[in-house]
Amino acid sequence: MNITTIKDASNDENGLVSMISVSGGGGHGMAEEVALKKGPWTTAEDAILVDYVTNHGEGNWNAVQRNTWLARCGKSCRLRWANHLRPNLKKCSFSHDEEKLIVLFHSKFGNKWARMAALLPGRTDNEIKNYWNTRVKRHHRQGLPLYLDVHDQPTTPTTPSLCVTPTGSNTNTNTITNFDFLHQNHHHDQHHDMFKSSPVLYPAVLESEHHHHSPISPRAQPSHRSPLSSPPSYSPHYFMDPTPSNSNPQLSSLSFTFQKPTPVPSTPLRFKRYRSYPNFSLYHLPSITPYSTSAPPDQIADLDAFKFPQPNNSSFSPQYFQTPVLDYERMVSPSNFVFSSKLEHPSNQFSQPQLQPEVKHHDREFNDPTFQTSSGLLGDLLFDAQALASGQNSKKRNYFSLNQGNDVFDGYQNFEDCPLTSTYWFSTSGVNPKDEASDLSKCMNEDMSKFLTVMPSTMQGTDRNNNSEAEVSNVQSSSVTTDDNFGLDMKPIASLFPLSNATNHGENQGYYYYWDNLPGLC
DNA sequence: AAGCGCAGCAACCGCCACGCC
DNA sequence: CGGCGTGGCGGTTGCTGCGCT
Repeated sequence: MNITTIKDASNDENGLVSMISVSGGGGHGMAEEVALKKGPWTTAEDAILVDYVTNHGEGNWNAVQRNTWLARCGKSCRLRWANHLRPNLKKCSFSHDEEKLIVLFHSKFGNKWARMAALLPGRTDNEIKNYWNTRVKRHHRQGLPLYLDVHDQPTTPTTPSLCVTPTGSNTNTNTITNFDFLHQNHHHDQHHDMFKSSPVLYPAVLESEHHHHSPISPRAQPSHRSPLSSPPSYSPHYFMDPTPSNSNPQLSSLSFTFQKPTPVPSTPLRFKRYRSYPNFSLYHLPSITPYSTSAPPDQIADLDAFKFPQPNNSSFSPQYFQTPVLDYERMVSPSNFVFSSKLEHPSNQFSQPQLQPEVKHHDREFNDPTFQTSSGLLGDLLFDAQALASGQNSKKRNYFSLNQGNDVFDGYQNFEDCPLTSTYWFSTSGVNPKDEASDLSKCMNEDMSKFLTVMPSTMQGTDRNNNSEAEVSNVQSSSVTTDDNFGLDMKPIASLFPLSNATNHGENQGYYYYWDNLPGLC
């Protein structure tokens, strides 16, 4: 059937009517004129669509037009249903927490609105997209970085860290995470990301090496309609700004508790285009990256686009990399250090979440690397990784000490000193711990494993001294991402989940770390 | 009061993945 | 295996309301 728009004309309502020629598949030249309405939906149309979907279920959207008098194309029906009529849609503005999550997700997924929507119950990809686009415009106009605040000076933490603190409080609430976006300092990353994540360019920001704070003009102040408009606490500008917030516990961390969405059989989450993320759910945070020693060669054959230069004298060794097994086409090869060339366009802008407990930040400054790259996102990754490899880094880096109760977990290098509660595991020994943890790995979900796909290059660091190796060990590492820019720093993550001596299989023999006993997992 | 800019939102469009034949 | 229909996704556009000048 061929549908050809013949004309558009204003109809007697708000929308337009597209007169289309619908040619039958028989090719007999029979053509019936069907006027498909465009523009805003009326309540009557909504009622028809709701009734139809109620009786027939979702899908087969073109049948709606055929079986009702609704003069809307299938796409329009689907969109209307998905964005406005389906059950469990939230109609309210984004909450502060949701906004933060969107920022986080965008830093990880890029413009994958549907995936974000899948993680934000009751939200649609369209509204997330709209929110983000508005944010982009606003930040562009104000000269603010998308992920970082212009206040974010080198004295602020650079350490990406994930705090996943299950805090489920009742049986109907699963948990999740404490994401803290405040502690980011990937300036050049942010620039890359801004260019990658949006067609809009940001010359003003790029030109600003110092990220001067751009006062928001009265006119630029969000209107009352904006969910971002209630300064200061409700402004992304504010919450992304760690400088003042450090004195404000409410802004220095954030705990999210999510209502587990009620399954809607008729509206399954679909990941048609992202089948490698079929089960990603925050409710599963954190889960773990299983170990794999290798991937089928044919699966990694096309990953040669970005090979990592490996310094010979570095403690940085491929053996410290382990590979998530679940998605071979999105991996860091442990054998040849190959990064997938299928990076999605945004973001090495790691707006890293952080742990809920109080986190103190300290600066560490490192030397300048010589490694340069022009590849933007990947360049950042390589840049960071190279810096790690060489023990150098031009950026100011930070580490943190974590106060959790009476315990203080200081830095990243003392895993074995931390009291163990449970687990992340990996190996630097070549011994495949996968089998040992097969049960555990069953609980892992793929996406979170991506979150935890990292460069544990410094985890050899049992050295607490200030020699060069220790220095490397203290570098927070770069977040190396695979395809989906899921890359978190292992050390901060691991630091946040103290480990056991029992899991230390000895220096140079690898460590197996475990997170377990975390409520709400698996 | 009018014009303008902005934010928010809804909807459309093109591309493309997928399943079926 | 290729064509076709369907539906999902991301990019984009247009409309509306509000606040400011």
